[in-house]
Amino acid sequence: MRRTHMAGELRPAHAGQRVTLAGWVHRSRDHGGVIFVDLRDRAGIVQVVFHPQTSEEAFRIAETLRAEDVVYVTGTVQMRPPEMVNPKLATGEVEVFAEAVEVLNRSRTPPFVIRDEVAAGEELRLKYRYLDLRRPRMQRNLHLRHRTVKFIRDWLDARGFWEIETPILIKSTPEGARDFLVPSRLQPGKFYALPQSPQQLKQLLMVAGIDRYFQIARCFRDEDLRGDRQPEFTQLDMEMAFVDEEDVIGVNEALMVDLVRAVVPHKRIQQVPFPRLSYAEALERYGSDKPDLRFGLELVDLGHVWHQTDFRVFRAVLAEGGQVKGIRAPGLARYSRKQIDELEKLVRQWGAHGLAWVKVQEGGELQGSVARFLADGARAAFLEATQAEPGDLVLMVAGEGALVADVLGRLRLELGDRLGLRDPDVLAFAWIVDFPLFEWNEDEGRWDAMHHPFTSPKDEDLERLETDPGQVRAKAYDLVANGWELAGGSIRIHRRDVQQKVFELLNISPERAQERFGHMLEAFEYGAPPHGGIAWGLDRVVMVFADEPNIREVIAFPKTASGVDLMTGAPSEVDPEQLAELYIRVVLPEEEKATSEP
RNA sequence: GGGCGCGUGGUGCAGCGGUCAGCACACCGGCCUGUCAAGCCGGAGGUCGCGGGUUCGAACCCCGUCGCGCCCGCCA
Repeated sequence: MRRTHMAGELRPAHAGQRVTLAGWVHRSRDHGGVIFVDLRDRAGIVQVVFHPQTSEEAFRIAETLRAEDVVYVTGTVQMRPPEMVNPKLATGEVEVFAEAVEVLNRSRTPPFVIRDEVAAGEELRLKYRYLDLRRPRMQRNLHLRHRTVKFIRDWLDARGFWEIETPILIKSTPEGARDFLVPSRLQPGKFYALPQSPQQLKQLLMVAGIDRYFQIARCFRDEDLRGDRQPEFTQLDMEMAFVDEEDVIGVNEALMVDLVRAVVPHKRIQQVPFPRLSYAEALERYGSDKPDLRFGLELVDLGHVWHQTDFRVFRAVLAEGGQVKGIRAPGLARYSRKQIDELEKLVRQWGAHGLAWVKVQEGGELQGSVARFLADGARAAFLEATQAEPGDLVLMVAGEGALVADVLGRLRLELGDRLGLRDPDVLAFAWIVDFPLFEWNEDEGRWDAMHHPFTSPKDEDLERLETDPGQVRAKAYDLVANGWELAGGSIRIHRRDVQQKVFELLNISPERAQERFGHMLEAFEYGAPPHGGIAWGLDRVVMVFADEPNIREVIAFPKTASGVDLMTGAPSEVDPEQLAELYIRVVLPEEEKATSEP
């Protein structure tokens, strides 16, 4: 290889050395008598100086260089004069005086300029993803992701975990998310499914005596996309035998702490050991099961306050068993009517009927949409409950409990943003525990598994399976940070009688259980050890580490919100012969047929 | 499936019923020996996403449609 150094690695220590660099022309500045070319490679950017006195030939070639041309440059590293140091570049103290340059490949003018500050639209970036990925920020993200995965592998290896690959073509078990299906040519009319996660397989590995397993596992879910959801994504999947909740939590907390210190040392973990919140407490205090604990602004129950007022709207909600809760926004009494209307528009979008507000004026006087109802005792109770002080704004929402929590939880994040309380350099991890095992499915009139059907109930709640399923708590835990759910897992059921009872409650008949999970149930009859595990949403973890607003920024080739890969054009139609081999016929709805031709 | 926003030279935006559709950057040519978002001079480049409608007249208003983003539903 002719390259001797990476462009971005050159430092004063290299001064005087003759180096050969390889990379892309980032930018060039032609001054007529001297030409500066910023040469970019994976490691960074260095300034190359073309001077006719150094090499007439190289100078002539440099005159023709354009952005993104690929070149070899040979020259001597020299210290820059002090007044010409560029503090914006890591290599800014040196420059390379070019003695020879070879053009390896010319580039067409790229559709957008390759640099971090550029405001190219995401659509264009995704179409030319290979150019987008040349941007230093994107390379930083991919490198961060690499270092994260590498650290995890080494860390788990050192603690006796084996990395085991599980199949991508598996059996469809239509619980939970919609499966991606793959037709079988050898078994006409039958289909594989792509794994939503290696859940069942890792449990079977525990039955197999593997004891400690992990995998950086690609997972697939055919559901609509979001900023934090792609149809294919990556989990750090983990399972351990002979463990309880504390064991899994302990290993993962230690891994996360070490990982943060290794790959994002500039970030401060707010609290170690990670605080733990019950699911109920999280919803109660933060209106979310993945609260952002970097700031307070906790939800306050104001039912008892409004109960003693004449405000019919809130009293009616309370009479129907609903809630009235509020958030104290410190200092926001300065908000104009327009700004509050803006917030009201948001909460309506989230499903609230309206937003009530009260400002505490400097004199202690209350002002606002519902202030006139807060007299005497109610006024005192309001101030006592909210702890509101002059200059504060209290925002309130009334309605059904879950809705109030959800709306105020979102409003809390909005206020956190507006008040600048979400410091990106702080990681506020927390474990959310004591999840309900089931949640009531209104539409189907039955219980659904909140986590998945193999999640173990808490030992002390076993009796309630018969009497009060809604009160049964699960041996389940989520790891959250800064408002994101980063991981979730549970201890699994290993007792046949308990599993049977759970299937009963989930309205899964023995026949259906046999059909769907027969292999699991049978396996559990051959000496299944107690076991449990967890899965990290690796894309989200890296996204948070990288301070990116969505996981597309930490995935090399992501898909758009409609599941399209703009670079390759996937998904696409296929040859009729391919379909015929698979015994598949495409039947489009009538209206789509009419417009399907481009 | 539903709601909201956006779509205008290569890129990012302005224009939101009436001269020839502007600006910045990029691009092309010229000048220039210390720039690093180089500078100066000159130039080229647009059927305003697509289709239909309203109007004397549409980038602009209306309807439909496509694409992208955000949100709801969905995501055990």
